[in-house]
Amino acid sequence: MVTNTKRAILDLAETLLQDKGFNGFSYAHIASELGVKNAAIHYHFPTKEDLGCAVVQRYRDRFQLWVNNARVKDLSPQEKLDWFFDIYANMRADHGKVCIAGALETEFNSIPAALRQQTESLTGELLAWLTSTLDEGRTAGFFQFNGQPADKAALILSSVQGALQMARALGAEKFQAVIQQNKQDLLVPQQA
Amino acid sequence: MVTNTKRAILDLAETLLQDKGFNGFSYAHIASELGVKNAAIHYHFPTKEDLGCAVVQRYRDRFQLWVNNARVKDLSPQEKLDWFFDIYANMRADHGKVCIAGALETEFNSIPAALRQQTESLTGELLAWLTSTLDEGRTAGFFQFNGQPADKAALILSSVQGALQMARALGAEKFQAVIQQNKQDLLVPQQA
DNA sequence: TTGACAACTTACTAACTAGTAAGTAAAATG
DNA sequence: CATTTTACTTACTAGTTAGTAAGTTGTCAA
Repeated sequence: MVTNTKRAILDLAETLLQDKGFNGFSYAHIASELGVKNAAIHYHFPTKEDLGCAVVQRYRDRFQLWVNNARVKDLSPQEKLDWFFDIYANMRADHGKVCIAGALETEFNSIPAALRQQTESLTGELLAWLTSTLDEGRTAGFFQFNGQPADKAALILSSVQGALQMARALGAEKFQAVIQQNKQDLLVPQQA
Repeated sequence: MVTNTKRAILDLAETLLQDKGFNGFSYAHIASELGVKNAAIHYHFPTKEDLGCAVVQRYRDRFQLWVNNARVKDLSPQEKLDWFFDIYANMRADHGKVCIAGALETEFNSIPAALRQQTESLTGELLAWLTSTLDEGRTAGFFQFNGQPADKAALILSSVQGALQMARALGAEKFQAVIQQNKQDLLVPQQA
């Protein structure tokens, strides 16, 4: 059973992580915003490492739940990709959040070991799903690209991750440009 | 005239920024590593904001110097792009550093205002050069891609930025995969 | 030789950091 | 009804943070 406070802490920590990075927020920030004392956070998450891991674990669970849900599973490859891009578009729209994976990878060498492990798992899972979606789509003739699906997936994932970051400096149009270009680069030419 | 200490501070701050992020290092880290007191750093860079700005400014100057140098200017578009990719490959090889722009964009909402401005300028300059290189290469028939050069440039830049981050979680092969895929996606087909 | 300046060190501070130990009030349990 | 457990608060600590004021030393120019 997850209490209201515990969920509120996770929600806010996730937002802060995507807004300011893992080293950019403190227990004091969370406590004052939620109107509790910082020992209350330590009660639910003894260390900041625990809190960070719980945030990423919940994010991973949410992604797997969606991916295995019929609402996504039964989509066409193009619709699946659109759904995936929309996740990132919603982050951009929500106060310019960036991808959790990208944020943690940037701070990789200054975060606790268990959180690094969570980051690896998350990134691996995102990449695996994207790889199989691209593979499926190319086999079915909806996408066209050279090389391995895993490599194309790495390009697309790293570009949307990077695009959310770039949009902070240069504006949301740059994010849209990257999405559009990714789609265009997958287009099957209408005739030779 | 730049003293040895001042340059050493800038060098180390740049390394730390690319390794741990702006919020991931302190004046004390730099001081102890260089064998000076932390007031020595404040002497050269009164605030951390000043230090961060100086690091990015020097990085920007270095990039403009190279870009306007004949050694790069006289290269073919493909060679220019290879040179650009090599900058990032060298970062990856150098203890898995990430791009300064990406690191600062991730922490964008928890860094000082002047540093945000520097980040904007840097990203804009990288993107402008890449855009004109892609434009030149397509016009000359060396590259092939759909859409605007600026959009393709945004995709490529955000992907290499993201790839350096992803490589921390999933290994250097992922970085190489993104570079290879980017090159392949620009390839002019040998025959229709 | 003197004086100014550059490049520091010594010694400090106020604010913030994650984390802890002990106490409390209310709810669940037996 | 008694007791245990949950979900906190109060009150604290040791360490770290960026930043400062005042003093020291060596170099260089007049």
